[in-house]
Amino acid sequence: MKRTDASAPRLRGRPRGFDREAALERAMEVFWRQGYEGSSIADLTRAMRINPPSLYAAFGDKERLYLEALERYQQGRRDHLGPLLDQAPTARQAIERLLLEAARLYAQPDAPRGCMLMLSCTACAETSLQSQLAKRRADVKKALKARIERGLAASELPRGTDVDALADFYTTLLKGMALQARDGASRRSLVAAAEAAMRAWPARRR
Amino acid sequence: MKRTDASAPRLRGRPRGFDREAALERAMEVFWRQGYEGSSIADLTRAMRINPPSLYAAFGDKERLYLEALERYQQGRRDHLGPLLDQAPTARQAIERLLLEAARLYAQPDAPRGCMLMLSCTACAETSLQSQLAKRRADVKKALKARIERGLAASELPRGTDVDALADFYTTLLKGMALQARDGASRRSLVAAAEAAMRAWPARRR
DNA sequence: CTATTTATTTAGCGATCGCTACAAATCGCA
DNA sequence: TGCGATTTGTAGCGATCGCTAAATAAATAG
Repeated sequence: MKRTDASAPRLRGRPRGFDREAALERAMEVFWRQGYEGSSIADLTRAMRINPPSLYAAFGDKERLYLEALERYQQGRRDHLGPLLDQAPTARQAIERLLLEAARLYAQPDAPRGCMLMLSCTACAETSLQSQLAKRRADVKKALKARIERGLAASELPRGTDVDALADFYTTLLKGMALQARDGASRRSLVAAAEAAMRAWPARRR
Repeated sequence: MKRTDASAPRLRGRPRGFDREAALERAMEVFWRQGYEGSSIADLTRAMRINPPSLYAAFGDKERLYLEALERYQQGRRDHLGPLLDQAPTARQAIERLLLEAARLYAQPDAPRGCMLMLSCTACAETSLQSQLAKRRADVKKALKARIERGLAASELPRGTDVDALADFYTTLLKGMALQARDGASRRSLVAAAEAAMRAWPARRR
């Protein structure tokens, strides 16, 4: 029987001398702050505290490192925001809490401002990366749309509400908030924009 | 008396062999499509149909060429959207027309999608450029805020309306629309987002 | 021990980056 | 016709880009 135990694979050669997860975390922050094209291998290896060959051995190349860093970023966001969407009692409260939490996250003092996903490669020459990112951003809308549809099914919204347009609207606002944060907007001002956006929530038929 | 006539300065040396405005227009489109860092001098000279020395003689360096191209872009937008804001009968209609026109401009078929100003350098290593762009984007908010204040002075809005927050909200939406357009959103979907945002306009006290 | 495997450091590859020296070309003016 | 002024194309500068060959170090397997 072959050893497929994951806890102690006992690799053959010299063991890796750095913490892969910690290095990925540091790479994520560089990409988040400076974008894909703005981050050089030299920037990355300095932050990750490894030499180029170690980077390439562990992560492939710059694009794959970027995608893995982005995936790590998104995973953290999904773990945090997913339950927030699901567990809110109504669709309206779900969206509202999501926007308010985004306002907090985008203006956190100890992290790059704005959203790594939303602000990545918004105008860049790497067309393949650009389309991959557009797709991932589209997934955010899908999540919002699914939650709103649940609300519609529960009769929280007027019959015939254009759920797709509503999801598009709040996704648009999220993207705008990310850019506002990058431009230096305070959490307070992001919260105000989020609250204003909630006034656009469809009124219950009475 | 020195010659300071601008109409016929009659320069001494060999005359320029290309149309400076046309070259700037082409540079603008490259920057608009690919961003600052994503556009190389080789990309630019190819599009402008000139050689590097001509570029540097006529425009200074890459950053100054970029800023001049951006200024040209913004000038066109101001000439088009400024009257639209000023001449609308109410602040509400002014903002609504602005958003709808932005939806049209951001999804034009024969131009790069989205807004050159809003999508420039959203995550880049050039910090000086980044702060200059943030400032220019802040000017958009100022224009919106000024128009809304006019509406408030004309009693179109409830007394005590937070004009700054309202201007921030619609600026945020504009930024989001630019990003949505870059990600492939149709004009129709941008219009829907704009219309949803107008539902957040403060209701007249009754 | 030796052999094998993998990671590490050093050093530098070819390509491209933004930018410019240089000489030929083309203008106004004497 | 020559002279100074300015633009042109060519050709290439030093720096940095993403990435890797080569030698050494540190682990396991026999």
